[in-house]
Amino acid sequence: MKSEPDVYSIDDLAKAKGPAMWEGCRNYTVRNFMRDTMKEGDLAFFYHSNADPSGIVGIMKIVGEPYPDPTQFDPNSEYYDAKSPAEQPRWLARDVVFVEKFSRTLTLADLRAIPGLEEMLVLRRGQRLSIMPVTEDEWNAVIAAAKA
DNA sequence: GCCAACGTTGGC
DNA sequence: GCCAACGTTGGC
Repeated sequence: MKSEPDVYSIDDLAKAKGPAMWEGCRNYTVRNFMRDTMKEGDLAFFYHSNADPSGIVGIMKIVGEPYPDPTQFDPNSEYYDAKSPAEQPRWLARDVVFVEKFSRTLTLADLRAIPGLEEMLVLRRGQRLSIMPVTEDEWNAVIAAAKA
């Protein structure tokens, strides 16, 4: 799950001392991942995008079920969507809790050097989704590199 | 700041 | 429903 650290970083999440709302996703593929693929209790990598350097910085956990993203109905929010029907909201949010911050950032270059991550979606050229599934093998390979 | 990639919009 | 134009993402 990607976030720009200038907007919301893993340190912000660590300081939250409880669930934080992952909101603002305005892409249908990402919405569907949040709705259908992510399950309560799943672990997720926290990825800093548009960062120096960009990369995986830690782990968080999904808590609870998906629910309508309140920012879509807030005219003062940058995520406001005037065309989202109140009775059938377009956009979802999920809650996450901090689990762990890695001792170092696994940069894109680091990740590309790890055997077994050749097909990892986040490394694919041109892919821009802010949430992507990770296979179990990929997960284990990243964890092993983070602990090395 | 550039630009590749790709999602979205809207005219037809 | 096609597709060109436009907007956004995000690495570099």
